[in-house]
Parts: sequence; structure tokens; C-alpha cells
Amino acid sequence: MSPRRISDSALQRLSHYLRFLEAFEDEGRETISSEDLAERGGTTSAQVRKDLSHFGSFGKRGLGYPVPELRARLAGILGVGRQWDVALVGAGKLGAALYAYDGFRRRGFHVVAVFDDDPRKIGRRWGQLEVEDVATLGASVRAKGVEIGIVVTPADAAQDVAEAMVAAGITAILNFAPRKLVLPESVTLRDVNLAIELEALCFALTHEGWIVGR
Amino acid sequence: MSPRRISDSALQRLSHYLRFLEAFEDEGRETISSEDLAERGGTTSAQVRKDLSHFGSFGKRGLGYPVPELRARLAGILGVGRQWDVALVGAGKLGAALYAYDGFRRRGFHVVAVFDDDPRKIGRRWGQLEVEDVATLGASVRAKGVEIGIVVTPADAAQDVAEAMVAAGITAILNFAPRKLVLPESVTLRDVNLAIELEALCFALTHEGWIVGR
DNA sequence: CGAAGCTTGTGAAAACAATCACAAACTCTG
DNA sequence: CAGAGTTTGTGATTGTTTTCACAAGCTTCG
Repeated sequence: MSPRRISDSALQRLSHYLRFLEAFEDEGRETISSEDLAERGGTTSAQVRKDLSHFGSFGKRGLGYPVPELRARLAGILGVGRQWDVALVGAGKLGAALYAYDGFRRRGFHVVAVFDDDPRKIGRRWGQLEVEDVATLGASVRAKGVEIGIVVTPADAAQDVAEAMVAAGITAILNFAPRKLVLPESVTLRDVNLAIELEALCFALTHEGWIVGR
Repeated sequence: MSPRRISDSALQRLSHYLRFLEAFEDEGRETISSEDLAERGGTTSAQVRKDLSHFGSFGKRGLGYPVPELRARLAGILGVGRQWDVALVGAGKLGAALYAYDGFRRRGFHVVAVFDDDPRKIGRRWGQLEVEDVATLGASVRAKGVEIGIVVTPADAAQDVAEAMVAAGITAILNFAPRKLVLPESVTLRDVNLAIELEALCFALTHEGWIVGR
């Protein structure tokens, strides 16, 4: 298909559109204009159309987009709808919260393995899972064919864990550890760094008058 | 001072630099070049210099940047070092994990109030705090002079909670609820949307060959 | 002290992303 | 079925961020 590149912000907007479309579909709405989607998403109609045009043309001029079709198409593009198996490393509080987080399950993300290196945690039951020794990550992840890894360890363990994931065939990692991971280009890595988010808030608080872009 | 605008990505990079500088200072290193900082941060030396130049010029040509000074200066810029009081709304698992998250405390973020609307949770002890009724948020937040709010509620409660925060004088909000909040321009808002992060991973997995920009 | 060697700070250029603006294509109405 | 009214898809434009490239300034060493 056409170009081979999409900006991160465009991708995030697509996720938002999908959520709005789901709501519209529940309301039984049949079609929707780029204008309406834009309003909900805090953007412009031209932006919506550009974003969608990366993947084809789904709308009818004069009418708008058919809600169910566009929702299905977007879901397909974003990989929502099928089930994704996830391995979680770090059986701490944050790991437990993510494990229990309903939003994940509802979106098709299934945690199929939990690892830790703390002997007191290894062997504990988490729902129908049992916390495994991180030393066995390679074998376990391979056996289960997991594709996505979530790193919720302290900073100093994160790099090793991520490398073990990559060695075990995982190619997409979501990292919550407050540290920059260095991984092969071929691995898709996203960071959720809570301290950085808060620091950005503080910056705004201490620099009134400054604009934090985008 | 000079311009009045900084891009979000530049701000995030500054947070990273700060972390690296702290590590370098612990190692007793006296000076560091933009090149070294760039290598650690996965960027380029020119980018580092541009980022820093927003706030003045801290380096010495031929030598690099003095590590302790630059660290102190960056910490000041990002508001690290002083204590920030935080109010947390949503006494669920994720809220509890954030409350206990050591990275926050270490960076000066102190949760001084926790709210929920569930009668079974209200009144419970969390460390030295007690979960308060979200109905009393306004008075409590005002009394404590809280500046930062964290929303960890389900999606449908988030907007109301955020508005209550704003009404109580909070001007910086970190939102974990999977929903777009509409707030006055004057409020600084940042979103952490876990589903969107995972969807971006899935996108990369299903669209091999595509590049997700920046 | 003068020359060689680094490294910064910053205009200028390039790459990238958002917005504009409009022809083309559809619907709806009478 | 023709004309009025919408709304898409997209080239052109504008704006923003990153990268380039180099003069200027500092250090070190003979």
C-alpha cells in the first residue's frame, strides 16, 4: 500500500477515532462526518481526513463515513479485535494493577505469563496464572508464542529483562521502567515514564507563559 | 527569557538528560559533552545543544558542560528538587500502585490526598492518609493548597473529577482515564493512555515495514 | 605564547507535520 | 433530472522541529 510511514501523533489520533466510532456505533449512528469526528477528538476535519487517507478512502462525498465499516477498518488497522498475548515482567504493585486493568482485557490484551526474580513472589497465584521465575522467561515465552512484552521492573533490571524478551522472540515492548532501553531497531519500543509526565506538569507550573508544543 | 515555547519532545529529552546527569554526577564525573549526552539519550549532539539553548548557555567550548551545574540548572528548570503536593482521585488498584510508586516520592511528588466515590473505600487508611469522599475534594484540595491532580478513575467519572479539580484551583492534571478531557486552556493536561500505547505496538506488529514516526 | 584540538552555540537548510482550500463526487429536494 | 447543498480526498501552503555546518571560544601542550 501507499506510503510507508505514519507519525506517532497520527497513530494516537487513530486510536481516539476508533474509540469515538465505537461510541457512535453503540448509539446506532450510521454515518459520521470528518467534522464530527474532529470535534470529539479536539482536532480539525482536514486532519481527520489526512489521517484516514493513509490507509485508503473510506468515506462517501456528501455523506461522510459509514460508522460500522470505518470502525471495523480502523480496528483492523490498529490490531484491535484479535487477541494479543502479553508477557508481564515485574510482579510488583504496578504490575498487579496492569494485570487487573480491565481496559487491557477489553481491548484484547491477555496477560499469559507473569515473571519476577523475587523468590517470595515466584510461585504465587495471580488469577489463573502463577508467577514464574524470570530466569525461565525465554523458554516460557517461546512456548506460549507471546508477541508483546511489558516491562514493569525497577530501572536497573529493565535492560536485561528487555534483552531476554527480545532473545525469546518478542518484538514489541511497552516499558514502564524509568530508563532508556537500548534495543535492536527491529523491536518496537514504547515508553511510559511517569516521572517524565509529572516533570512536564511541573515545568508548566513553574514556567507560566511558556507554551509546551503540540 | 528568550523564546516562550518548547516542543513536547524537547521537554521529554530534557527529563532524560537530567537523569543521565544524575548518574554521571554519582560517578563523580565533572564535565560532559553534548556528544556523550546524545549517545546516552539516543539523539544527536546538535539536538542536545539546541534543547539546552532554550534556557541559556551552560557549557564551555572545548570542554563541555559542568555536570553538577547543569544538573542543578536542569533540575530547577524541570521543577525537580522542591516538593510538589499531589491529589489522587481513584482509590483502585492503579491508584494504589501510583500512590506506592517510589519513583514519584524520590522525585519530590507527595500524594497528600486520596479521593474516591465508593463508600466502601472512603475512610480506609492509606499509609498516613485516609481515603476521602470525592464530594469533599474542593474543600480538601483548597485547604491543602494542592497544585497537581492525578485522575485514575474509570472513564465516565473522569471529566467530572477533572472539573472539580480545576474548580478547586488545581492547574496541572495527569489523566490516566481512557478518555479525552475537555478543560480550560489555562490548565495543563497530560494523558497516559495505556490502551493507546498498546494499540501502537499492535500497529507496528501488524504493519511490518511501516515506520512509526519519531 | 602560539598552534592544535575540542566543543559549544546558532544561523541556515532540510525534513516533517498540520492546515488550507478547492475540485470532484455524492445526496436530497422539488 | 437539474440545481442546491454536503462532504470527501488531496495538492499546495504554512508552520514546526530536526539536522547541518561552521565561526567563535576555551584548553592543552610544546
